[in-house]
Amino acid sequence: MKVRFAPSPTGYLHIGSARTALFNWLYARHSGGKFILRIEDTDLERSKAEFLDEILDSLKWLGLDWDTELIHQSKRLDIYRKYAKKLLDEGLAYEAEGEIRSKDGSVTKDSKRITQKAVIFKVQPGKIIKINDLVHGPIEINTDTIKDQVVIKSDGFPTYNFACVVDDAEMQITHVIRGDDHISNTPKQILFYEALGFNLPEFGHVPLILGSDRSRMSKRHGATSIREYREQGYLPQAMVNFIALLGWSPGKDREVLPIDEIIKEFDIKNAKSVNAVFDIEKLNWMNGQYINKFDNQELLDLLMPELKSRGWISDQTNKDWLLKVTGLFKERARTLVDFFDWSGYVFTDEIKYEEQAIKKRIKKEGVADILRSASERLTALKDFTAVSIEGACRELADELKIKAADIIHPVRVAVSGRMMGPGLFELLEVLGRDKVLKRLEQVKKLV
RNA sequence: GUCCCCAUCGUCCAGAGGCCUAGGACACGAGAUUUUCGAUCUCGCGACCGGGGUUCGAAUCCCCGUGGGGACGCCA
Repeated sequence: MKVRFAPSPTGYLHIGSARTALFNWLYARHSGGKFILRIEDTDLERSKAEFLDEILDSLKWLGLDWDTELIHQSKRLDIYRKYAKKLLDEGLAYEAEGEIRSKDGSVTKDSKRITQKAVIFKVQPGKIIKINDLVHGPIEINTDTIKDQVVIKSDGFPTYNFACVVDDAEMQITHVIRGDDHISNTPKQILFYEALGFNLPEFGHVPLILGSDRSRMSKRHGATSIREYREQGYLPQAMVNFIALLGWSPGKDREVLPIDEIIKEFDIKNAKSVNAVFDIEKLNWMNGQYINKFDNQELLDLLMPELKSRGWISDQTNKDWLLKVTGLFKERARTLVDFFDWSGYVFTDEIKYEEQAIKKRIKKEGVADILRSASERLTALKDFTAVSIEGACRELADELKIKAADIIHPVRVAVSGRMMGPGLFELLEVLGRDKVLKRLEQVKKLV
């Protein structure tokens, strides 16, 4: 059993391609087969080394490891030409004057790229091609609807369909799993398999991932590349779990499950045949689930590089303290970026006071007095721990005959500038007495 | 236009003829927690596209319609 993922390095790894890669990988890991990576770089103009690096990085980040060295189609031109010649010799193909087509459809004949006549495969009309698709079941196509197929372009490079067939056959790929958008390529490829005398692999076409308006997911729907999600603070584990659930299900209403479990349960035959809309809200939830599952140390390890590069911490920063901070924000964060957006005031003294927060919690009758009293109590405290802070606050509330919340809310705004955040007593402990007192003093200017 | 694929809550999935007065999750709404909420807990809202068959019985099988998507490059 051998499958492959065959990206062309003409762009970043799209979320849809990532899912195709994942399904191939899962199927291979599930059945103990091989997962091959083949680079389809036969488009001279658009293929770029930087894109290849990007794709490889994304695959590694997702944890999709491949089993052999990379295969580059651009290094196998002789092989494709050999098979093209065979078609020519057997009278199954003919040659045609060179031409180059641009994207807009216009034809140019005088291009430097034209190095030879194109080789074109003759399609016999009136034949029915039958596919027994792993996910769709039987599909039939009449060759009347298929035009003659270019095999070798005028620049000497093979076309996608031809190179794909030659490689899949030579590499003995047993299962070709790819996106639904390739269904119409499959009968063309089968014609090549037959003409070249190759054995047919199994085909499985997985549905597409759609944007919220049900059209193919593209930039206007938001982030489409794996890299972007990585940058936005999503975890690879969550990403893989979420993508796997787009068009497949482990059954028994299970959703959040470790990769081992997914591998164990995965079967391409259980993939759905219907397109799936990508729902960022659910991804957010899933990512939050994974963030919460990490213990503070694991999460801190992920946060560390960014904390350092922001200059928020140094090598001298106390580890236990960092662990506490991490734990404080973990529960609410849905992405790693949330953590940075929400915790800045813990690491620096720059506080962005939210207008609403000041209006609602600070510029109120009596707040100045409450803050002053709170400040006194906190100054007098022997230990500055969450427990003792809570005790002092509640005691003060009793004495002033107000609710504890009337102290808690303004203090939270005073130290963080925000209405929402971690539990106040733990937060104050983590901030430390000096910072807390300073900020209580500082906020008076805003009253 | 031609060909192909698809059709269960707003979204993702469960459902392989009786287990379905259709189940779970996200989102949404309400309540709780009186230390906030973007956290947590509880409850609620909400779907088998339409029409014909087949069958004792259909979300499940067949046909037609409708709707959505994809492909029709010397791109991959």
